[in-house]
Amino acid sequence: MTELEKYIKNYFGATSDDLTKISSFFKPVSLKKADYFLKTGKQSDRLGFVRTGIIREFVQIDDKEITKWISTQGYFVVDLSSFIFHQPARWNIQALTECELFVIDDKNYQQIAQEIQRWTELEKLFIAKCFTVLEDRIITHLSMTAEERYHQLFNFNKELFNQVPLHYLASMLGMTPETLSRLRGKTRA
Amino acid sequence: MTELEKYIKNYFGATSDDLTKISSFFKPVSLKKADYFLKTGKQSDRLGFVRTGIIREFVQIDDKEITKWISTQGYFVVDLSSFIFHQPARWNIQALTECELFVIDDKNYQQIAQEIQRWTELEKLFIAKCFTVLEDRIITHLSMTAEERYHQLFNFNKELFNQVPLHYLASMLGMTPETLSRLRGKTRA
DNA sequence: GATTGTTCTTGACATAGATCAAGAAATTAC
DNA sequence: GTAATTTCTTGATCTATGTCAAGAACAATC
Repeated sequence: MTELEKYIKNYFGATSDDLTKISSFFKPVSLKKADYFLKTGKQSDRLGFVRTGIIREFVQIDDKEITKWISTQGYFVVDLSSFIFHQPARWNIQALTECELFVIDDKNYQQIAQEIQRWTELEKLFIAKCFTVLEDRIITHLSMTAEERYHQLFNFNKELFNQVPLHYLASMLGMTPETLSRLRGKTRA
Repeated sequence: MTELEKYIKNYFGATSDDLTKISSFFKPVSLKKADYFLKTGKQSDRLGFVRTGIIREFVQIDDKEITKWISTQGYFVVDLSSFIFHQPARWNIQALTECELFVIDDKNYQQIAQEIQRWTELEKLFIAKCFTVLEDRIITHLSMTAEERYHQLFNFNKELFNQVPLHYLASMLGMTPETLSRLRGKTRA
C-alpha cells in the first residue's frame, strides 16, 4: 500500500479495492523549493497530496503575506473554492522545500465519483472533518493568548520549528516574528 | 414556497419537486428566550434551520463563555461534529430571543439522501462553502485589528448590534466588551 | 412602580504584543 | 570561501487592547 493509499484509507475509510482505483488517478509531481503549486487569482482545478516536503498556503494582503497553513507529509493542498466552485484561487501555495506531490485534476477527480459509489459521501465526511478543525482554530483565536497559541502549535508539531522559517509560523499563529522569538526565548530560558 | 424551501433552494440549488420533499422532513420547533437547542457534551442528532429569532453558539472555556457565532433568520444551527460524527456536542446553542426553527433529526436526514439522488453532492457543496467561509474568518483574525474586525461585522450586519447584547458580539469578534464599546464610541463621535 | 439584575459606557491603569532598529547567525549564491 | 541575502534575536519604545472599578441606562420581575 502506497503512502497515498494509506492516507486515503485513514481519511476516507475506503476499502482496499477502491484505494487502488482512487490512487491510480493521482499523478506524481515534483516541486523545487520556492516553486508555486498555485497562485492567487488563477483558476485551479488541481488537488495535491503531500508525499514529502513542506508547502505553504498564504495570501498577500496589502504589503503583508499572511500564512494560512503549512502542510507537511500526509496533507492535502488545494484551494477549495477554486477546485470545487471554479472561482479564482484565493491562496498562493508554494513549496518551502523540495516537494513530491500526488496530484489529481478535476476531470480525473470527477472520475473517482463515477467509479466509486460511496465517494461523494466520503468526500463530504472529509470536508466536514476539515470544517470542524477550522472551527477549533477560530476558537483558538477567540480564547487564547499568543503565548498559548504558540505552545499549542509547538506541542502539536515541534519538528516544524526546525523545518521552516519562523516568521511563517508567526504569521500562521497571528503574531509578529519578534513576538514568536521572544516566546521561544522565554521557554528556553 | 416556504422560507425553508427558499433557503434550501438558494443554498443547495435543489429542484422544485425535491424542495417540497426535503422540507417535509423538517418539523417546526419553538424555543423561548434562553432555551437551549443543544448543550455541550450531549449527543445531538438534530439540525435546525432558523426561521425567526436569534440563536447563539458558544462554548465555556475556564470561566469564560466564547461566542462562536450568532445565527439569525436563514442560518442552519448544528453541532457538525455531533450531527455527522456522533461525537458529544462541542457547542452550546441557546436562543437569545424567542425562536422558531425547522428541525430535522438524523434519521429523517438520512431519509433525504435515500429519496434524493443528488443530496449527498449538494450537502458536500454546502459544507465546502461553509469551509471557505471559515477560512476567511481565520484570515480575518490573522490580518486585522480589533477595530477592523468590528467594522467588517458592522458592515455585514448592522442590525445585529441592536438585536443582541453587545458582549456576545465582542466575544465573537475576539475582543472585550469594553473594547467594543470604545470602538463604537469612536465611530459615533 | 420599586427592586433587582443586566448591559453598556467611561475612566484609570496595566500589559501583551507591535514596531523600529541594529546586529548576529545562518543560509544561499557567486 | 567570500559576499549577499535571509533569518533570528534582542533592546527600546509605543500602542492597542485588556483589566478593574464604578456608575448610568435599561430591562425584567414581583
